[in-house]
Amino acid sequence: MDKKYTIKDIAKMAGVSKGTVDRVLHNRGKVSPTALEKINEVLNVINYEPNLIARNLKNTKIYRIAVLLPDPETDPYWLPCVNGIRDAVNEFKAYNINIQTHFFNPESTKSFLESNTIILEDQPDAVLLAPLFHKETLEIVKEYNEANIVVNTFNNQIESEITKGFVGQDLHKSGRVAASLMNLILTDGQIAIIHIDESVKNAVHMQEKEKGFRNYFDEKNNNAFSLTTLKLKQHNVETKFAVFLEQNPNLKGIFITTSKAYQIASLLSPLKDRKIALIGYDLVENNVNFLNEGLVHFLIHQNQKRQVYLGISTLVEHFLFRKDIPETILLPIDIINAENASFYIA
Amino acid sequence: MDKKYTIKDIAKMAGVSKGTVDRVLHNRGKVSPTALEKINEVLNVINYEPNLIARNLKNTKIYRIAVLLPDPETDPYWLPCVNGIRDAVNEFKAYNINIQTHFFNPESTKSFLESNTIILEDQPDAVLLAPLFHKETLEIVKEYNEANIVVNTFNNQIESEITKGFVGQDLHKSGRVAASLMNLILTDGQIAIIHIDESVKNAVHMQEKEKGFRNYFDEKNNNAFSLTTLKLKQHNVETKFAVFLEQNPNLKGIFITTSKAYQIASLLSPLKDRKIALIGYDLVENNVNFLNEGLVHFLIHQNQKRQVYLGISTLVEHFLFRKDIPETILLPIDIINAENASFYIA
DNA sequence: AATAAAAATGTGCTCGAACACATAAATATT
DNA sequence: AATATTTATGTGTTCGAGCACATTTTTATT
Repeated sequence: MDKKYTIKDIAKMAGVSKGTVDRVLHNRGKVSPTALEKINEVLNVINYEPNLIARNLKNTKIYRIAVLLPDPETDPYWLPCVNGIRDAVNEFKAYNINIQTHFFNPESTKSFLESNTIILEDQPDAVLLAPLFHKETLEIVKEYNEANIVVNTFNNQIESEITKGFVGQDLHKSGRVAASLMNLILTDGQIAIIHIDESVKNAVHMQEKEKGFRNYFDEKNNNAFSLTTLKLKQHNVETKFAVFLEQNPNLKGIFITTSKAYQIASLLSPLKDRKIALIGYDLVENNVNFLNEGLVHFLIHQNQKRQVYLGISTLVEHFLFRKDIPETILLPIDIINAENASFYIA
Repeated sequence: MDKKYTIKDIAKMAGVSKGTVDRVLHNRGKVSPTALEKINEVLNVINYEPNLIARNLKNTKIYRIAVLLPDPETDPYWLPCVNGIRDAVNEFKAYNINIQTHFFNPESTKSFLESNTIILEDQPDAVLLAPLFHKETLEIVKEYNEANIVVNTFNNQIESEITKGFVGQDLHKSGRVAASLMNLILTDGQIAIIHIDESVKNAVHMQEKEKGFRNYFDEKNNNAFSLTTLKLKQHNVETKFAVFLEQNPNLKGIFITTSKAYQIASLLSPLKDRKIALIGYDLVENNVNFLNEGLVHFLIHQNQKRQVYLGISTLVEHFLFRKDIPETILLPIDIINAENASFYIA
């Protein structure tokens, strides 16, 4: 029923040589109308699917994929990505796939641009990047397109038709998820939305989460809650947050839009008298520790590891199996507490 | 650095023919100690990894895998598995893999045994099964082993050394996860653990969940809660549960250990005055509807789809790439509420 | 009609592993 | 020493797609 036909089979059935079948399948070279029709007739009857194994055996071309992401040494958020890359390398090492990892400094647009220049010079077949900087990304993606280098992105969604593929999360909805959990823990009181970040680079990221978070409470139309936004930088968290805490004695919950929940948790740790619900992002080690201690109630898992893995594997399948690169792959918004955390840690 | 060596390369380096290298690699045929040493010397220096593409090209053997699971028509819990099988079929259709699906009636051990007999007669290379019935499974696995058919299991863990592989969830921990969520919603009162099932087939399954659930509260040592267990069958849910509700006016939460939370939810739906927290299992349509209505607070996702997919793919990789079948693969315990459910529905 | 040019079609080799088979070298047997 | 037998080693073919090149057929040109 679903017998596998080969080019030779088709040739025999159509009464021509495999060379002619090959020309029809790839519409190269010239074929007489008579032969074309005969072959098409056969192709209409059977369901020919080329043997990808054979194709890739002959194919001596080595596809080179560059992955560009922030240095995990600077921000451990990116650490799981390295494992995702490792997995992809392992999975595809049987094929002619070469994967090269590049790191940039997430606090420097210059570093981002420099890394991209290096990649451009290296002329890979494709690049998967975490486009932290919006304007710069548009520039370099244009260059990649001109150099015929396929671009795929992850983690940060760029609103532009210039990029084709994206793997990541729906940030707005993840904010809503956080809100729904907060709404479950608390019945009333003040909730702070805290952005902790060095630069404006994550601005869009954090804003989307905040919007989603607020949107949930707006819909509920529950005026038992009041929401406040607080923007902090890593170096001033301690001082500024202490002041904020003092000035807001009714504070009951905190939603931290970056992976820095542990910074807040460590400040709340000594204040045993204040019971504040904490919800943050990402299973970085410090966060998980506070999760287990009970100071952080929930973490939302962004699954960076899988983001990178999927980003790479769609590229590989594009080259190897000629599949299209999906426009957007949205990963589930995983809810993590102390009880199920261990299963998500890579 | 990580150049790919072929058998021919090794032969040249060792000064022998590729035939001899082949004999050493597969330790077949006879090889002189001199040749063996020369080849081993080369193999110690380089890192030879056979080209799996080439290997599988020549390999004309078609590996046949049978998948046996309960009929989704009888219990929609199993519906996502069909999609998992579809995904696997698609992914591996390039290779010589043939996957056959078989359904049995989950309420009949006879049906289970009959299906297995059919599969045994069909002589596939491997079988992936949902071993609902413990005793019967041990019997038929023995027969599979004798017939040299590789066995992998999913969903229900069989405590026996007779089976090698299992893909599923840690049920005890999933009970704990449910408890931790319940503990978040409620501060005190009575909690019911309800088992809804036709037969004893799921007994172990449900018990493990209950144990985990109770274990969490035991550890907390919080005597604000009291836990009760209630066993129901699908046809008597309505009558028995109504009685139970009346007799337990202080009931604040219900943990349903099967995918039948919707049955309880539909009975609670008209009782607007009683606010009861509901936590259940599985994203079957009815459950999700009540989740969205707010009657079910959380569902724990057992990800049957991925269970089957992984169960198949480990078998495929076993045949194609000679990888070992992992003894146990435990999938994450996904916490689902109304906000993130859509991302998990296949 | 003969030759040149263009178009159509067929043939043969490659990729790397695997294995059957052929040949060669090393022992054993008379 | 000559032949038989065992053991070791090498050669050649296969899998299916893809593409270069050779060959044949058709059409154009003198």
